This record gives sequence, C-alpha cells and structure tokens, in this order.
Amino acid sequence: MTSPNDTPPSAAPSRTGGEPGLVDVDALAQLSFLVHNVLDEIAGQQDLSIIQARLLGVLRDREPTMNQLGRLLGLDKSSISGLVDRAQRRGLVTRTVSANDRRAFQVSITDAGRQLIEQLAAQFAEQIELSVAPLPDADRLRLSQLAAQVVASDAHRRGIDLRTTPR
Amino acid sequence: MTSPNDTPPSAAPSRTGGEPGLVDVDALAQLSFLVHNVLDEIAGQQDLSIIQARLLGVLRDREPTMNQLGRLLGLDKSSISGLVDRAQRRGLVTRTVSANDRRAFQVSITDAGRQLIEQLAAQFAEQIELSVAPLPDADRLRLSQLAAQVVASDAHRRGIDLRTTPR
DNA sequence: TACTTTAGTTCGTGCCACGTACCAACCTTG
DNA sequence: CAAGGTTGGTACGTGGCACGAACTAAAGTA
Repeated sequence: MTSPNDTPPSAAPSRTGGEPGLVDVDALAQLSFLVHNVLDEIAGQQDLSIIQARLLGVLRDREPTMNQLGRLLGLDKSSISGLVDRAQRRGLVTRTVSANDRRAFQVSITDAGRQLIEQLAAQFAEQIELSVAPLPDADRLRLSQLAAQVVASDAHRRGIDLRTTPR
Repeated sequence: MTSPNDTPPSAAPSRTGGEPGLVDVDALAQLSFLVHNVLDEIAGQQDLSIIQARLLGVLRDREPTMNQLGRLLGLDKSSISGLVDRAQRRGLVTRTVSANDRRAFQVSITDAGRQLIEQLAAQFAEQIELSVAPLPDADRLRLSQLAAQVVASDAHRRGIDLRTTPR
C-alpha cells in the first residue's frame, strides 16, 4: 500500500465556494479521497495495493482473459501482465490456457485469493459504515442512493457516448 | 497520469447486498473511483499526476516546510523530497531556506504552478458538475451536503481519535 | 500457402512510495 | 562552551504500477 494517511486538508484542487446554486465539488472530491484512503489502508493491511484489490474484486465473479481484464480495469495489456504476474506469484490467481484459443489465458481467482478479497471487502464495508454512522439513518441511505444514481447515469453516459466496448 | 479509464464494473471489492437497513457501500466506492478517475484524467491532460496536483492544491494557500508537507499529504519525508524535486524541475514550486531555521525549506508555489492548478481546478469542477448534472437540483445539493457532513465528521473523529498532529 | 490480425510477453522508462543511512543545523544539559 | 541527542532534508536502493514499442505465437483470412 502507499499511505494510510488521514484525509488531508484540501485533498483536491477544487475550491469550495463555487457558483450560487451549484454543487460543492470540493466535498465530493474529499469524500472520494476519504473512501480511497480507507480502501488503501484496509488493503495495505493485507499487503495489497488498491489495484491488486480491484483485480481480485473483478475476478470474484468472472474468469476473463488478460485482454478482457485490461478493458475491465482500464489498463494496457502490458500492465496486466505484470499485475497478474505479481498476484500469481502470491498464489492469489491462476492462468489457464483457454480452451478454444491457445494464445489466450483465463485468469481465475484461487481459494486463497477469494478468501483474502472477501475478508477485505468485509473490513472495507465495516470501515465505511463507521465513517457514515454519524449521519441519521435516512441520510445514510440517501447518500448511497444518490451515489448509486450518479454512478449509474455516468456509466450510461459513457456507455453511449462512445463505443460500448465494441463487441 | 495513469489510466483515464471509465468506471469499471465492480471497481471496489465490496458486494452490493449488505445487511437490511445498511448503506450501499459499493455505490460509495464506485463514486469514489469515478471522482478519482475524473481528477486523474484532468490532471493527466496537464501532464500532472494526482499527487502532483494535490501538492499544488495544498500549496495554493500555504508555504509549508518539507516536513509539514509530509504531514499534510500523509507521506514520508523521503517521498516529499522527490515529489518536490520533480515539481521544482518543472518550475511549479520553489524551495526557499527558512528564516528562523537554516535547515528547513519553505516550499511555495510559483506563478506558473498557480496558474496550472487553477485551470485544473476549474476543469475538474466542470467535469464533476457534468457528471452530477442528470440529478435534479435538490438532489445534487443534497449529495454534496451529505458528502460534506461525512467528511467533516470523519475529520473530527480522526482529529480527536489520536494526536491532533501534535503541533 | 502467404498475409494480416489478435493475445500476451518483454523491455526500457518514469513516477511514486518506502526504509535506511547519512549530513547539517538546532537544542539541550552539564 | 562542549558533548549528546533531536530534528529537517537528502541520497540511495527496492519495488509496485503505468505506459509504449518491439516481438512471438496462434488464429483468421484471402
């Protein structure tokens, strides 16, 4: 992991006093850093980087090829090689030659990997819920609902804006 | 920058269906990645990494020493050296020997650096507002308000939990 | 069969983090 | 004031993570 630091004063480069009726962009940025830091810290406790955690997270219900992994994680294939290498070296994932294409591998999570990511996910949820606990029940719900909406509409927007991951 | 990718399917290692009345932690994680990616992308357009952007952001209204910078950014002092080195090499910040302590430097942002970070902040705000635009006005406001509350209470919690950055 | 595309790896580069080791300038305290 | 410890920063080595370019092998296609 990198830095289990607390949320720094002005984590993001945005200024808080935007236009009149507009959103407090800075708050969103800071929240983003908060969540990111929690994840980083939790992952770090298992000696995982965020990207490794994401890798395992993605592999929980998928067995993609290296190429597909690259698309899923938004990384170049050359980056995927090393990423999977390191995870494999730690016994967290496996490469299996694809049945129909002898060039391709299917990357799968191992039992050890699954156990690790599951534990990590639990701790992460626990921590986030702790951070959010001070809010009244209704507000916590609302927050995550709104977050989900933004994420969904953003995905939609990107999915339409360009190629929907051709194929 | 690293990867101007869109928000991947299951960015975070959390599972969506938590306990009954509990928060959708996954949505918060995904929102965090969304914001993070936007920042990364925007910064990347100016050939800045997120951490470099944060550095400049912090320096907009401060002239800390290397040591204080380390605390602000949650990094080791040895990390700060290189960070400031690279920024200085690009003419974005300056080191000036401290008045009262000849060992220490004061790190300040240059005009070029300020201009860069200001532009970046504007673009960032623009993008985030775009992502949030599909929500009705009231919801956008509510989202950032709730975010601000979480961030504030978290800061408070951490500030009390341990040393308030002793001096 | 030859030509092109696709899947992955390898290599070189650069940033970012860390820990260790190391000065130089404080600050004690005797 | 001099010895001993503390503090501010740098230098160096290591490792993860990202990229692009060059390359091999297997597929697909003409």
